[in-house]
Amino acid sequence: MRMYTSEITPEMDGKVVKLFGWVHEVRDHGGLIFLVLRDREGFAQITLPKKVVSKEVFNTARSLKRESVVAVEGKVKAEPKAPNGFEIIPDIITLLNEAEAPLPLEVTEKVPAELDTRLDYRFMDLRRPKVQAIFRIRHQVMQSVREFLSKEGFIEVNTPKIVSTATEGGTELFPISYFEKEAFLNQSPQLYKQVLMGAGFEKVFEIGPIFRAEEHNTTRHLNEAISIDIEMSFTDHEGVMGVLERLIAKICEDINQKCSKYLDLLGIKLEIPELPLPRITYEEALKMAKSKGEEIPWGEDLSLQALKAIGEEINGYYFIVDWPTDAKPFYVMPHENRPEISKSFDLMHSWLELASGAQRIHRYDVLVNRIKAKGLQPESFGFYLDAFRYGMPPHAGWGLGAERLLMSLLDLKNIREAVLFPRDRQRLVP
RNA sequence: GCCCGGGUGGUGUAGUCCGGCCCAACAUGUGGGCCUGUCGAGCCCACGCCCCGGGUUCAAAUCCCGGCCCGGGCGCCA
Repeated sequence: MRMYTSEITPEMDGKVVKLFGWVHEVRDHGGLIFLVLRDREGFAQITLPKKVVSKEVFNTARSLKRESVVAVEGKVKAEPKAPNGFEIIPDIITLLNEAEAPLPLEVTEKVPAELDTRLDYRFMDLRRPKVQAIFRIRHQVMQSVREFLSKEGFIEVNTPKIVSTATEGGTELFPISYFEKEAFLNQSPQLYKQVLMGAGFEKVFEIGPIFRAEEHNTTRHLNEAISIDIEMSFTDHEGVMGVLERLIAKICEDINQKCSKYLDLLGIKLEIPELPLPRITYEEALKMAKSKGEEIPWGEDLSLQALKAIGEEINGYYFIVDWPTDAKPFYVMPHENRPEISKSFDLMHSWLELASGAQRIHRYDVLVNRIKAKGLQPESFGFYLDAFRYGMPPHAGWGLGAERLLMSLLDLKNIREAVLFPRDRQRLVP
């Protein structure tokens, strides 16, 4: 029966096991060969003393090329000199598929490769345990999101990614052809999740792709990203901020608990944030930035420099709340006593924006006026606006960028590292 | 889109400032050889590279122009 390398222990001395995997390295000492087999769980040393193993097996091992796929059947031997305290003395080595040489990059990490080269040969790059660790953790993040939100009473939904109009203006969309009509790839599930509040679901979440046709060229933007979105009825911005901060804490706990092996591999120490997370207002943020020499006029978005200045002051996760109404999309709810600021928030990690959300306007006439005030056409929001005419509850929600969350958790320098096959301004393949 | 810095064996770098000592160096790799305890194995031999297109010059990896691509920063954006 097949076993993973991680399942073998020195106590299994004498037991016959079968391993499948890749030839990570072959160290040929003449009369003794060490073959390092790698599978998705780790490594195992296959040891071939010339006088012990068959001539055939010995010669096979000697001729193996790195990264070839093999099956190894042999006896476990407890051996203090071997990594992890055991080695396998093989009876059979089957070459399942030979790899070509030379390799497009080093899986062994002896020689570094640039991110661009790594992405060109991503399948090979992903074989590196450290790279795989990122995606094991990403998997756990998604698991935790689903588990946590489900427990909180949210149901998972899927909304269309091919849409007829822009969601909220602002960003550029990718046009596509939809039979005889023009259509776009959706930039956000915003309008649909709000409509689902009108449908009476009360609590929904979606994990899905969003597409932005912005020609940005940075280490923190993608043209295709995964957004974790929630929308919740009969609550306000404070209510959904609570959900968000509890989710972040839960993710950190789960990762610490279930992915310690991968965190160690990446050299990451994850601190579980204390709740509630700090909240600063937009106006306080302006002051903090100004005290560090970054002056931003009221009403404008915070520049990266300003955010970096603030990030130096506040460690870890925090909220910036009460953004100028005009700096946010048309659907955000203004404060009753000060309509120039809104019931909106961004979740930050140091200088990086991870999520943004708000209480939404739920009154039809107010919403139509806001759309007009933003210079948009109410007619192009027909299906959306209809939902507000026949009993739309008060509601709030947020969208959280999955890749940015990964960046903040794992201290990744480039957002592309958090995606298997990233899409950016230049990259459409692989 | 803008500004800066880059593009040299499969991979990662040195060399470019100040053209010739560069038929290009180092590491890793690949092929072969030696070697029974490696774990970045070691030692010996060999193989393999100047992004594309123009220009200047007796002479270009090196200088100039254009293009494409990459990195960092900015902008846009989340």
